[in-house]
Amino acid sequence: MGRGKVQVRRIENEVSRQVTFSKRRPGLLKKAHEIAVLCDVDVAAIVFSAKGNLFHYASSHTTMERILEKYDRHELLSEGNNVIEEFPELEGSMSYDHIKLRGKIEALKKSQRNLMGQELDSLTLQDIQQLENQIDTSLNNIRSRKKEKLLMEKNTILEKKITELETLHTSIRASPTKAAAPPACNTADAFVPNLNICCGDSGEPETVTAPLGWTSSNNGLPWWMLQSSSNG
Amino acid sequence: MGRGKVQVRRIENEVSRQVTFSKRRPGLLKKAHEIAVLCDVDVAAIVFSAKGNLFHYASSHTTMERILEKYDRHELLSEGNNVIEEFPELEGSMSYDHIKLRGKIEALKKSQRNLMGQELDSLTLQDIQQLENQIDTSLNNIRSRKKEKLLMEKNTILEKKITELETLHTSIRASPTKAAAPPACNTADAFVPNLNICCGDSGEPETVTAPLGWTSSNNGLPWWMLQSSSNG
DNA sequence: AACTATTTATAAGA
DNA sequence: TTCTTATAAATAGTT
Repeated sequence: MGRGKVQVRRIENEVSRQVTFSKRRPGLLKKAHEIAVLCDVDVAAIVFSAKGNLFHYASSHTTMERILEKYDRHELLSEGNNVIEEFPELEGSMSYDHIKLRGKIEALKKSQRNLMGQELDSLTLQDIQQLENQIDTSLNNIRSRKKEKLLMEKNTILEKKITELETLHTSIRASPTKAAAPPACNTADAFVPNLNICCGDSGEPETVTAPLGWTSSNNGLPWWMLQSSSNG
Repeated sequence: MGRGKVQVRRIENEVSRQVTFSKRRPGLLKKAHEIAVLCDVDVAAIVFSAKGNLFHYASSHTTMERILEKYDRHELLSEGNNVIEEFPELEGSMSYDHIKLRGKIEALKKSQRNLMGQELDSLTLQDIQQLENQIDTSLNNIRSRKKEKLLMEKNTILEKKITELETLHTSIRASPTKAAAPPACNTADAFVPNLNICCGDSGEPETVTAPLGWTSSNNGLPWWMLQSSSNG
C-alpha cells in the first residue's frame, strides 16, 4: 500500500528500513488490537526494534503473561529438542545441575506433549490407558470448575439485578407520583441467554475504542500508537 | 478496508465475528512477517481463536521461545518480578542460565497443572472453556491411539494363532489320511467380532493431525497462509 | 469460497 | 521526523 509494490525482503538502506519500521510498527499493533476487539479473542504481539527496544500489545492489557502461559499450554514443543543429545560434547562443560535441569525440562515437555495427546507411540497400552484416565479426570475437573465459575458469574449478575430492583423500589416508594423508571433490561438479558456474560461494555461510538485494561495516564492519543514499553 | 467503515468493537453476530476472524488472522500474521523481514527485526504474534486454537508467527522460525525470553528479560525482569528477589538465598550461587532454566521449569509445571485440571482459579471462564476444548481433543486422540494399539495387539495374537494352525495343518498333511484344508479365517473372525483389522490405518478421519514442526515440508505456499499450529 | 466497492495502510516525496 | 498524496493492500458486505 503505497506508491510502489513492495518486495518482502530486507530493506538494505538502513534509513529506509528504520522509516519503514516506524511506519509499520503502529500498523501491526493496531491490527492486533482490532482483531482482538472485533473478534473477542486473545492476541499478543511483540516487536523489537533493531536497537532492541520493545513494543508490544496484549489484548485486555496486563495479560501478556496470561497469554504467554496459554501459549505454553499449547506449545512447549518448540525449542531445540534435547540439547544434551544434540550436543553431547557440551556435557562436560555444563555443571551437573545444569544438565539435571535440562533433563528435567525435557521430561516435563515430553509429559506435556503426552497430556496433549501427542507422541503416544512410545507408550504401552497400559500407559495409554492410565493417561486416558488421567485426562478424563482432568476433563471432569475442568468441567466442574467451569460450572462453578458460571454459577458464580450468574450469582454476581443476579445480585446486581436485585440491588437495582431494590433501589428502584425504594425510590418509587419514596416518590409516589413517579411511576415509570428506566428499565434495567440490559442486565436482565445478560443472564438469560446462553451464557453471555457482559462485562463493562461502555459503548464507544467512534472509531477508536479504549483498551480494556488501559487504566490511566494516557493522553488523548489512540492508545495503540503509544509505545508499549521501554523508552521511546 | 471494505465496503463500510468499521467500528472497533466486538462484533455481536457470532458468525460474522468468526468470519472476520478468519479474514483478519492471516492478515495480521502476514503483517508481522512483513515487518520482520523488511525491517530485519524480531517479531512474535500469538492469536487464539474463540475456540482456543492457536495461531502464531515468530520471525526466523522456531525462535518464538527466544523472543519470549527476550520479552521476559525486558518486561518481567526489568520490573518488580525478579527471581533473585524471590530467592535471595540463591543469588550468589546461580548463574543467569540457571535462573532461566528454573523459571522455565516453573512455567512448564504450571501449564502442566492446568492441563491436569488443577489451579484453574486464575483462568477466565473463556480460558477454561478453551482448555476444555484442548483437553477434549487430547482425550479423543488418546482414545483413537488406544483403539489402534488394541487392534494391533489383537492382530499380533491372531497372526500367531494362524501360524500355529498352519504349522499344525502342515504336520497333518504330512500324515497320510487327512488332506482337506479348513480355512483359518473363521477362527480369526470369532476373535474379532466386528472390527476390520488393518495395520496402517488409523481410524479418526477428522480433527486429528497436529503439524508440529512445520518448519520444513511446506509446499510452495506463502508460509504465512499456513495455519500456524493446532487443527483448523 | 468468490467477488468488488471501499476503506486503510503506507511508499515515496517534500 | 512529520505531512502529504498516490497507490497498493486488506477486507466488509454481498452473492
